[in-house]
Order: sequence, then structure tokens, then C-alpha cells
Amino acid sequence: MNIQSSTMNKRELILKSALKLITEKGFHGTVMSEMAKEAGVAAGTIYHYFKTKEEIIAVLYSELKEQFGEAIRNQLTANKPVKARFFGVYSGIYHFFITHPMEFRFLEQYANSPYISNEIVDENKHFYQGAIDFLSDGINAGVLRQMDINLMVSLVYGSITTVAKLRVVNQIEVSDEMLQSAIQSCWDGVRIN
Amino acid sequence: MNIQSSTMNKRELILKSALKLITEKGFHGTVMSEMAKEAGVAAGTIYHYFKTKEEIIAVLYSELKEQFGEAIRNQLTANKPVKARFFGVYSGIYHFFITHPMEFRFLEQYANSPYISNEIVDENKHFYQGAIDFLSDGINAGVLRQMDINLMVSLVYGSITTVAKLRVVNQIEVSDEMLQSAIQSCWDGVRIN
Amino acid sequence: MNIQSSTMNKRELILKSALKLITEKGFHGTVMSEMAKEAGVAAGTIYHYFKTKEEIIAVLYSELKEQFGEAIRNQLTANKPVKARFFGVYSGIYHFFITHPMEFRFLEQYANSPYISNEIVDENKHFYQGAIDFLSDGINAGVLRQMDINLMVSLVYGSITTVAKLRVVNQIEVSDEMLQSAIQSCWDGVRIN
Amino acid sequence: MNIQSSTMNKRELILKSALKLITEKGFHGTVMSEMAKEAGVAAGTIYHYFKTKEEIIAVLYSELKEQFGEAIRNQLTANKPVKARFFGVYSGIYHFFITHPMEFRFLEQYANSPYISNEIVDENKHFYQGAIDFLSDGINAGVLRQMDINLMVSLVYGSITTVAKLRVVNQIEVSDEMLQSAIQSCWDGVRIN
DNA sequence: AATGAATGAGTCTTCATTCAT
DNA sequence: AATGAATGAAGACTCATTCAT
Repeated sequence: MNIQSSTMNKRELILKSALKLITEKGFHGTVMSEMAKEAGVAAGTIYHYFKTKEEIIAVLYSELKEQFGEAIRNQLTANKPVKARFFGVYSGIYHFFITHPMEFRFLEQYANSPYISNEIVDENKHFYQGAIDFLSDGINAGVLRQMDINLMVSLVYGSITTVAKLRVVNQIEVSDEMLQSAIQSCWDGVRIN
Repeated sequence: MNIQSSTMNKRELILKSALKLITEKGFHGTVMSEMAKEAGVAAGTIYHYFKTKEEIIAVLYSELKEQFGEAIRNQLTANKPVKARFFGVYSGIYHFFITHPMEFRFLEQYANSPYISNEIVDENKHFYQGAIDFLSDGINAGVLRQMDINLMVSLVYGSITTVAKLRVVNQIEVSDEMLQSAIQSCWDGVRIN
Repeated sequence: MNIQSSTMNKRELILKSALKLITEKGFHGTVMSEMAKEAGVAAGTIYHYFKTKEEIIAVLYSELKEQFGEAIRNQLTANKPVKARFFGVYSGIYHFFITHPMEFRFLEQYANSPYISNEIVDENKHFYQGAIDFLSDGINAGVLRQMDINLMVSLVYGSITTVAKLRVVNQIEVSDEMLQSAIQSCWDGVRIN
Repeated sequence: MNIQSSTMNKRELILKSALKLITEKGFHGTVMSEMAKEAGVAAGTIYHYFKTKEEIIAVLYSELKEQFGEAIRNQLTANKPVKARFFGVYSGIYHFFITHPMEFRFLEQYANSPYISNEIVDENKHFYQGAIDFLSDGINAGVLRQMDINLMVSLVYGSITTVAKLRVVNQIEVSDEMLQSAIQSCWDGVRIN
């Protein structure tokens, strides 16, 4: 083990603790001393890695957005017909969400909150570009409906998060059949009928 | 003017101020003294009407939920075919959302936050019963797909809020054509194809 | 007793405590909780009267400067020959200093410190105008030496504070004879020989 | 280069940085990490040379006092009449002050502050003994007034620092004529008239 | 000797809530 | 019912100092 890695470890530990506590108790409900305790460091140590409490949430947001964007991108590479890829992307993102429940909840909770500044949001938009392009290409290929691209992206993304929330937040059992229904429903909504 | 009505006025004023400020600046970003100032009352006066700051947000949530539930119910009365009623309900709710942007943002922001306890959420679920029944009847009538009712409600509700957010939160111009696209998309997703 | 006076009392109490503690232990050596305790109020109460800790020192400085300026002005009214007035003014200011030792030490300590901003210093300069005019008139009347007025003011004021410090700060016994020596020495230094 | 000299170098560097920063920003306004950075050493290194932050200011005070005492002593050696030596000493000290503005400001600022303990002050008094003896001898020789020696020392020293402050702190242009006026004024105040 | 990451006690300040009027 | 001054607990953050390397 070298200094570098041990240093990275503390930073990671703090971010991990922050994610856990903020998701559970909200930003203001989480106090620094508790975050430090959870991470196993002294309160002051946090300030070696982050300027303020607010910076922590911004960094968390950025890193999670990047992680999610990466996951989405990974679903897009397959070389299959649009419909198959649509089903693959939808269920891929959905599975990523439900296997990272804390991260998902955090992003859902803070996506439109005053805690994340617009600059931070804008800085991280590019992570989703691949998904936008995929739908855009589908429209141009005549497989998907002629519809404002922002609207279509939002509707599809909204559908995925709706189902994920049902499971992650509301703790409702989502069977595979239900998931397939949801994807089919979303697909029928965007494809040319 | 009588004491009764003046009393009700102050309560309303406080709730109105709370709604405005909390939507703008978040729950913790809104301080009681400011809320009092905005409402034109003394800080102590708030405590004649509400036990704690938390009670204000709970009351606000309940009252807005009721108001929204009422609006939804009003869209369900028409005696028309399912498809027509679906389009009516969707656009009716959407229009209610965009004409009450502050209330809409408040509910979206706090619907899944740690600030609203589960009891409060449960207490207010019945306001949406009418909408649930409408979709349920559509399934039973063989017009809508055989799909878990919770899932369908969530997908439809999620679609409406997605479009409303696009406009209210993201300030994106939503043309009537776009709205019709969205409704059609949602409809194609839930009807029997 | 009315609310007004009781309100003024708390403010005065806080300033009095601040003066005492800051003179004894310095600005940073004085902590707010202690100041509150000394004043017999809650820590938070201080913030009803003053925005920050720094504002307290600024207000203290201004009020003391005003008080001192007033005392100086009072020594200048007598209608006597220049020499007699010079002796009167010198000993008058000196006595004011030694009868207000805490205030004197505070001003000496903070007169040229980074804690008092230049704006605050400038705002309070006018309190000493009378003394400047007195020496200026003496020069014009041909009784005092032709000397840069700023220099003369500084030399005279410096002489007074030197003697006062000897007594107030260094706790050295200053006999009336010593005081008269000092005044005579100062006078011989500024008069036409 | 040997270890000894490199060691002395670091100590000097730290003291030099401390002097600069403390004069600019005050004792509490100067933080150890900044002092280390300015000196080009690690924060921990400072603690190899000084026990605490307070020790730094004490050492600084002592070293500067010694340096100033030395400078004063150098002005006293000339073998000339009292008046000529008085003028020489006064202007010599004054020039030393204005050519070492940072050191001068530091001493003026901390001479009577709670940061310098009385023991430290007392330990360093002997550096000024030569000047005291010079004035004392002048009194005994019947050239200077019969006046308490402490008082006379203070008045003369006060006069010199007053003029130096005018220039160093208040940034006022002090012409040679003004300086000569000041010395003459001081001399006329202490000599037998 | 030198480093600088880590510590944690201590500080200012905020703000929900109370209570005398 | 209404006021708003007063409270004091709690929190973010700082920084002198330590210590493993």
C-alpha cells in the first residue's frame, strides 16, 4: 500500500459515507461530525479533501452522474436492430438503477434541487449524449416517431425511473413480467405504430 | 371583518409564504423569521397556527395533495369513451400542473423526501383513488392492457409529470403539438394495440 | 422602566463587556460566549444588536472616539491666553484619559490595528477638529512655532498619551510635578522661544 | 554548505515570514500554514525551531528589540557636546526606524499588547540602557532639565516614534525641515531654557 | 531534519422556539 | 391573538499542533 492509495481511500470513504447519510437523512439532516464518524476520520480531515459541505454534494453528484452515464453508454454498443437495442438499453439502465439503489435515490432526490447548482448540472450533461444520439438516430431511421428529441428522451428516461422508483423507493415487488410490460408500453409509445 | 376570518387569513398567509419560500429555497433554506416577514406576521405568531416548522410542511403537503386530488377528480366525471376521457384527464391534469407551478414543484420536490413522513403520504393517497379506478375500469373493460394497476398508474402519472417538469422546471417551451405527441405516446403505451 | 431603556441597556451591557474583555485579552482572545456571560445575556442575544464580532469592535471604536472627541472639545471653550489654554487642554485631556483607563487602552491598542478599517478611522476624524484648530490658531497668532500642523498635533497628542500610558499601562506613579514638567516640556517645544 | 548553516537559514526564513505576515495581518490573522508556505517549509518544520506560535512572536520581539537597542547604542558613541549628540541620537534612531519599517511597525504594534508577556518585555529592557544613561548624564551635567528620568526617556522616545509613525504608518511625507523642527521641539522641551 | 496528512478542540454564528407583555 | 426580544443548543468550519514516514 502506498501513500497515494491510502489518500484516495480516505476521500472515497468520506464520499461513501456522505452518499449513505445524505440519501437517508437529506443534506441538512446530515451533519459533518456524523459523516466523519461514519467514514472513520476526524471532522477536520474532511476539509483536506473538500472545501465545504456543499462541495461534497457537488462532487458526489458529478461522480455518480459520470458512473451512470458510463453505464448507459455500455448498453448502447450492441449491434442489433433498434427495437432490440431499445429493450436492451431500457432494461440495462433499469438494472443498473436497482443494483445501485443508494446512488439512484441520491440522484433522483438531488437532480432538481437547489443544492445542485446549474453549472454542475450542465457540466455533467454530456454523459447522456450517447442515449440522446441513439433515440435521435432511431427517429432519423424512420423507426421511431417524429417527436421533439428532448421530449422523447424525457419520456423514456421518465419511464425507466418511474419503474425503478416503484421498486427502490416504494419497495414494490417488480416482477420480470411487469418490467417487460413497462418496456413494451414505453416502446409502443415511441415507435411508429 | 370578524376575528374568525382574520384568523383564517393569517394561517393562509403563512402557508402561502411557506409554499413560496420553500419551493424557492428548500425547507432548510427557508428560515422562520423570513417566512414570518413574507407573511406579514410576527415570528411568534406562526406558532399559534403550527406546532413546529415540520408541521407546516406536512400541512402544506396535505392541503396541496387534496387540491390536486380534487382537480384530478374533476377531470374524471365526463361521460365519454375511455380514449377521449384518457386524453381529457391527461391534458386536464397537465394544465392544472402548469397553472399551479409553485404547488407542482413543491409536491415534486417533497414527494419522496425525508421531510414528508410515510404516514403523511399514506394519509393522502385516497385523493387519487378516482384516477386509479378510472384506469382499473379501462383494464376491466378490455380497452387498456392487462398490466399491474400500480405500474400503469405510475407510468401514466410519471408521463404527465415528466412533460410538466420539462415546462415548469426546465423552462422548455412545450407546444400543443408536443403535448399531443406525449399523450398519444402514453395512450399507445397503455391501450390494447 | 420602559422597553426602550431596557433594550438600550442590553446593548450597553454588551458593549461594556466587550470593552473590558477586549482591552484585557485582545480581540481574538475574547470569545463571544464569554462576552455574553459577562454581559449577562445569551450568546444569541448579541446578534440582535450586532451583526458580527467585528461590528462590535467598530461600534466600540466609534463610540469611544466620539466620547473622547467630546471631552477634548470641552477643554477648548475657555477664553484665556494661548499658554493657559494649552496647559488646560493638555491636563484636561490627560485627566480624561486616566479617569477612563479602559477606554484609553482600548483606543491606543486599536488605533492602528488591522481590526479597525480605514473607513471607520476616517469617519471619526472630525471629532478632533477642535484641537487641530486650536493649535492652528496659535500658529497664526504668532504664539506657536511655524511648524507643519499635522506634525504639531501629533507631537502634542503623542506627548499626552505618552504620559498617560506611563501611568495607565505601565502603572508608574505620575506626580503632579511630573505632569507639570511634561506639559512645560511640551509647551517649550511648540511655543516661539 | 553545512547542516548548521542550512539549519540557521530555515529558522531565519521562518522568523522573516512571521515578521512580514504578522505586521500585515496581525498575530491571529496569520496562520501557521501560511507562515510555513511563505517561508518555503512544511508546517511541521516550524515546530522543530519553535515550541508554539506564541514563542515565535516572543523570539521576534526579543531579536528586534536587540537589533534596535544595538542601533541606538551605535548613535551614542560619538564624543561631542550633549546637544549635538542629542540631535545625532534622535535622527539616528529615526532613520533606523524608517529604514526598517516592518520591524518598527511590529514593535509599535506589539509593545503594549497582551501577546507579549511582561517577562519578555522586562528581559529586553537592558538594550535601551545606553540611551537612559545618556539622558541621565545630561541631567547630571546640568544641561538637561531636572525631570524624572523615566518621564524624560518616554517623552523623547515618544517624540521619535510619533514622527516615524507619521511617515511609516500614516504615509505622510516628512521633509528634513519637519524632522529638524521635531528634534528642535523635543530638545527645547528637555534642555534647560 | 523535514514533511504534510491528520487530528479534534474550540469558535462564531444561525435559527427554531419560547415567553413576557 | 399577536408581538418580537431573548434564548441556547447545535452546526460548519478553522487551525495550532502532532506524528508516522
